[in-house]
Amino acid sequence: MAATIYDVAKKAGVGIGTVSRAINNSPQINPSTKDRILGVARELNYQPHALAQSLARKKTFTIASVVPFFTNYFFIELLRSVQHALSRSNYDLILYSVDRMDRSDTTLERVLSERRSDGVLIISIGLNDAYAGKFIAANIPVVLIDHMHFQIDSIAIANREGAYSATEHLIALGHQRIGMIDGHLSSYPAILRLEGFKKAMLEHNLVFDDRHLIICDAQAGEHGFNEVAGYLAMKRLIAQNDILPTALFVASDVQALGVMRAAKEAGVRIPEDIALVGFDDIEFAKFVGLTTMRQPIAMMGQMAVERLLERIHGDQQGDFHHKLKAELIVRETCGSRKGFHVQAES
Amino acid sequence: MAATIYDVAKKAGVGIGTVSRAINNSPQINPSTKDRILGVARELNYQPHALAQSLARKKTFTIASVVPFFTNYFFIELLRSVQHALSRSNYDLILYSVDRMDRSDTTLERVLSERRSDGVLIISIGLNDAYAGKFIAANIPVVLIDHMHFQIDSIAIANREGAYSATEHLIALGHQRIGMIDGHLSSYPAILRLEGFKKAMLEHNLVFDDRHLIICDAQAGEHGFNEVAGYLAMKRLIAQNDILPTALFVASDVQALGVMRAAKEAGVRIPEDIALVGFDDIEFAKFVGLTTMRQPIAMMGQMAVERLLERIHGDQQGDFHHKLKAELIVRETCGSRKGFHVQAES
DNA sequence: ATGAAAGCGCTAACAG
DNA sequence: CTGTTAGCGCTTTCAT
Repeated sequence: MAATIYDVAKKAGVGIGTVSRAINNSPQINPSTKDRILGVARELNYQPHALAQSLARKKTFTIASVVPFFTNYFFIELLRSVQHALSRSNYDLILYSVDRMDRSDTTLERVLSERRSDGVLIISIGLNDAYAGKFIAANIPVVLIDHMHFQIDSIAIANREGAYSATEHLIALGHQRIGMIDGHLSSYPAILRLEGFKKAMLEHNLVFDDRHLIICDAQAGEHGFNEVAGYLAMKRLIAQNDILPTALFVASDVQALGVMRAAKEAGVRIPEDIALVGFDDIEFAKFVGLTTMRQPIAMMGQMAVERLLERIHGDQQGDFHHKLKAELIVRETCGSRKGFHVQAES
Repeated sequence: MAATIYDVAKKAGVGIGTVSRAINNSPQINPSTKDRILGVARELNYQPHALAQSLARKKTFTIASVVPFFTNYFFIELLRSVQHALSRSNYDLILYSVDRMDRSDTTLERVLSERRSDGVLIISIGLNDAYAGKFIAANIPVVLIDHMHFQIDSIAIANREGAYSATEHLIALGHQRIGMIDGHLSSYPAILRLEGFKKAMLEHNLVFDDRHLIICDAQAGEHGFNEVAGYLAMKRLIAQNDILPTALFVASDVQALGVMRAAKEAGVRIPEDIALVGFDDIEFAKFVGLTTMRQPIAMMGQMAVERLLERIHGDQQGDFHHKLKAELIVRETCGSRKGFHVQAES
């Protein structure tokens, strides 16, 4: 068995309280006895038992993350940044996965009841009022990433505005017949991105053909934010239209990857036949030259962690709903449509 | 505050021991009092405190995973399958990240000392004898994924054989001037894949130009298994050779993605000018039509979890070093080189 | 079958 | 400054 605090105390000839003070460097201890105790502790290779500490302190030094595992690379990059931000603290990260979007309740219930964590990060998952209330009642800090709830801290992207910018970019390039491929509308970002798209079209006096808007199916508890859904959507778009849009706003990069694959198969050239702008700027977007709206993913993860830790330490009060702006990253999938541009302005 | 076992006991008019028996459905309890207690527990919304249970039982019901966060999508897909396999048990997953391959020790030390977990999964990270010994001494089950140690259970891919098959595929297609792009040789799989490549070349009486073998640099604690490293390697290959190989075995898919990008920039066509076979079969390989060696990643994660749980439950004894075979997945990056094939056989 | 009591390993309040 | 003691919330003998 590993050494306990009693072993150290006995061998150092002191009480366990003093050992506790020594290892937690309390000020109320004689430096010399502290040194001696620390020496003995090292000899015995003593390591405090994290769980026992947690129980006594009523503080676990772990934070829980609830993630939809793993339908979209967006989550992963977020998780990476969370882990990175956390690595500078001494908090551990425990992962609660939800396998189906429509069954996040059981996972949240588990997080709540196990009480293994001092705070929780909920990624891309909606929180209903009931659960928001439970977390508040249990007095456990939560920050939502990529989602919102009026009573809970959150950090998200300005989806509507981002979609607006993406669409506007296409319009500025001279496109008039613009379509969109979106995730399922059970997804909060999907709704907002559609709104932004419509708003941009409207404000520029452009109408769009309903058949040029494809909403991916939600299945198996997902929201259609994956490559295959994008692929299927593009095939549908091509099949059901004799006249295709000249440009497409795709609600996520992974979907855009699928769109590109379907386009290639169908002999539809990008950007010559159809210009494409995605959303997210996942790592692979760069590799395929996808023009997209960049979410500052690393920043989101970091800010979320910082805010959560502040909350845990009781430093912050008041609601915090941070909205980060997406940034247009121009690469190759829109080509350069100067001709169209001029034409549009004439 | 949440209800404790004392609250339930008092309200039900029994001792805490009896409550404990009720919720842990011990056989030594009168069914009717059990029902009554369970009723009260529900009323009070009582949930046992996981940490207190852990401390008393000397069992945490969590497993630790040590992952190199996150230089390669391979890890992520592995983690996903681990999480999936675990979701059917009642174990939680805690994530210990190692940010630099060369500093995994501090992370392992932490895993060891915190004693938060009943078992640990170490992914793509080498374990030296000292740490292997520590885990054994601490009597905590470990399974290594994508690595080996003679004293520790492991599950890995047959890297040498996989590389051999990949190379052989190229040879069968008629290629003779074959190069390789590998990760840094501080990586265990990188070494084995190189061996497999050389073996295949040797056995088919093919010599390869040293300048056609590019070893990616290891930097920032990585092993060069990333897109940028592949990109750089390909640029180097092109720059330092007036006569390029006609085929390339790339040690990982992410690197192959970089290779493809560099090739495109340089006007080198794939597969026309250079055929490509990768390794891993990450999700994106399919999307870009990359011919590659498929690692049964999901299977590896699942088997690792199963084995670890068995170990934890004390069911299994004896060493377990499982090697899974990689499978050739033919897609488009090798074209079809019938002409070459015939020529080679003539 | 059930209650009482002794831990699990540690922290923190309380005396000195 | 330091030792003692009472928890933290639960499991598990040990009696009864």
